Amino acid sequence: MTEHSKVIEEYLLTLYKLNRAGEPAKAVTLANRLDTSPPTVHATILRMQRDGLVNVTKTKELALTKEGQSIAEDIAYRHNLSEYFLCNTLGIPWYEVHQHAHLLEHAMTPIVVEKLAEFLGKPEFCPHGTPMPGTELPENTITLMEAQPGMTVEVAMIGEVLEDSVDLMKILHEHKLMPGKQHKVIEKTEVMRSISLESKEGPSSLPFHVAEKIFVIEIPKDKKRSIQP
Amino acid sequence: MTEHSKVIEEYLLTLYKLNRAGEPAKAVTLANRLDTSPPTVHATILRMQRDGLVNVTKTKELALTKEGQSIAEDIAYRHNLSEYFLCNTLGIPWYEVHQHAHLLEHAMTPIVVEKLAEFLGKPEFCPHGTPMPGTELPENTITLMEAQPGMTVEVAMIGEVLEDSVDLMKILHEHKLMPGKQHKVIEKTEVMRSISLESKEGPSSLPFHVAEKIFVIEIPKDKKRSIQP
DNA sequence: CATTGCTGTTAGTCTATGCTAATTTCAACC
DNA sequence: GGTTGAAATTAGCATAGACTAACAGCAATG
Repeated sequence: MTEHSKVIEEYLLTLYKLNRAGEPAKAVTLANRLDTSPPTVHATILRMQRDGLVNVTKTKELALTKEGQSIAEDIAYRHNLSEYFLCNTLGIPWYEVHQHAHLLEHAMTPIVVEKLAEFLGKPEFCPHGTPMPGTELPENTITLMEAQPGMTVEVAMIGEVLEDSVDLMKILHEHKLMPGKQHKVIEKTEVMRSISLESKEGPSSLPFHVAEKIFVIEIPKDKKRSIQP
Repeated sequence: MTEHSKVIEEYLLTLYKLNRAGEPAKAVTLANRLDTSPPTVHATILRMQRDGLVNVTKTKELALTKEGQSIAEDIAYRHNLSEYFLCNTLGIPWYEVHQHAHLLEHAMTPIVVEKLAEFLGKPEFCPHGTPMPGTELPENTITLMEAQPGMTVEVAMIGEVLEDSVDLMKILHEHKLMPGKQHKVIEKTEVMRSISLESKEGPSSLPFHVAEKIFVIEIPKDKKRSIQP
């Protein structure tokens, strides 16, 4: 498992996240996510193939090799661990940690990772609720899009795609749309293509495309804490 | 103050350290310290000149510009802060932290630096005793080479050049040649080109070229703690 | 003064990353 | 079946970093 450049690590991590989100991993997608031109992505993928990190299927899907997968998991772990540290130890707001972790994740030696994990008490989720590689969300997790009006749900995870926009994250923060908080689904209006919610903090509404990326768990009526997590 | 590559940051930091150590900053020195070929160093220095980071004097000395200096200090601070964190928070041995900090120093955003410094209580020295930029060693600091037989001294700082060799650092550690520890100078033998010391931990001897890089403070007889820091 | 030897420079290459413009592929749609 | 449009590729270039080989500059030394 040789060391790879920051760029390669980014590609690996992005492929890993696409996989986990169940999205098809194509070159275009990488180009969009990484804000890079298609030719550059193409050339980089060739190098990654050469180095045994990915395979390209007949349908042009990108699949991580065993080694690519294992490196990607390592990076994801370093990323999540960094976020946890920045948030819980240094007190940087949870909606801002992503960008800082983005740099740190490529600069941690195995020893630092190990010691930091011990120091933090081996956390299993990052501040956005993303499980560390090896850990899973509860079985009954659904997206906010799938939640029905009337349900009370608890936020489990803010999809990683959303983390890229600090502005959006800040709004989620203001509406207390963060892991652990409970919200009641009021209604889903097709016309507005948005969902309205209500929590202790007041009402909020979310466009469908955002609701799709927020993962929640239904809270049975009797366990509900009168809307105040 | 634009962002610069890891490579440029390394060059800046090395120049800064040479300055502080009072050593002439020439291209060859950089080539040795950075383990890079002279032509590469040459080309890189041209880019740094172009970008207003260094000036080259008629005698081929490299001088940091205002901006270069300020960036270098910033990197040095991040480096020392990282070392302090790795050592005091994560418990990584002081003689090993340098290499890990070497990566982290290039991956910290200003906010992370600020929050980390607060968390650590704004330390003024790294685990090797190197003062943060802006802080100085006590006036009466001398090198171990300058210490006379009979003197009892307290280690103040292990010169940064020595940090590069983990093996050497480990030996210093075994002999308790670390900041805060007291040692008595027994003798300096020209023939062996080494200094013999004695501490609570027992006797040790150091070659001149190492002793030159260890900074100490003389402890007046009456303040001596019967050799046991 | 001429030679030795270190330092600095040039020349010539290479890889990793990037980009734009242009072209090819291919599946989906008319 | 042919057209269209997105996705992939190719061509052509640029910059940062890095290397080896070769050469130039200059000071110290014999």
